Amino acid sequence: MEQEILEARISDAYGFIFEKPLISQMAIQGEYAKVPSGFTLMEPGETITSMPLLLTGSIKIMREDANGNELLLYYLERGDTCAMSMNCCLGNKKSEVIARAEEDTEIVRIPVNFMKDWLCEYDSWKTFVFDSYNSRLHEMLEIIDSIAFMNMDQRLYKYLHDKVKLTGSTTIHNTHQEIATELHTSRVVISRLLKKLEQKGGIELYRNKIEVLDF
DNA sequence: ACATTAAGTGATT
DNA sequence: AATCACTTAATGT
Repeated sequence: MEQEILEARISDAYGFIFEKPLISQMAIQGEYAKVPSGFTLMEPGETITSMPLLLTGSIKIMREDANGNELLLYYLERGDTCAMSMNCCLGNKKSEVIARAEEDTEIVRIPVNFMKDWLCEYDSWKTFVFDSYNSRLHEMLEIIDSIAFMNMDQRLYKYLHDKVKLTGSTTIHNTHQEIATELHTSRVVISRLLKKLEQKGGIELYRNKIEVLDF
């Protein structure tokens, strides 16, 4: 992709956060990549050499247990970056999570050495990195809370809520089984909780589809 | 019409 | 909340 175009694209998503010179640097040093829906960007054990800045689309960050079961941690959207990859970059550590594109996604990869240099050079970058850390840490704590106290109904509610916000649509195209997998529970439990929500009038249930009414 | 897959339900742990 | 066993409903061939 042309450098000027890339710079404009980065500016669209990050113009409010970063100063011009930094965005120019990003366009020069960063590597544009198009990631198709369902593509796995990163798996546990892989060494990370760059951190992604999301331009469009969304990426799921998940934890995996010994049996290959997945647990959704959080989503990355336009304007986000992955706190895990920052962590790995700075400490030269390996990934402990899975990152998979939820839809067709565009990213800019920033190589490790630049991300370090910019911490000293650009105040906005430092703020961005620390803010990202902070908000992800918060999200992780929420996950811990909900798992520790087994509040499956609250977790499901949050899941639906997040999904509506993420997609900008009140129609969720997922099977109960898919939701169950992401929340690391059984399909039966999800079906029952969804049914309860439907009876309360918050949602309508169809095959492969959930219509969210009351939010 | 038949097979497959998604969703609903009661009972049990 | 999880699991099992079974039913019902929707969809594809």
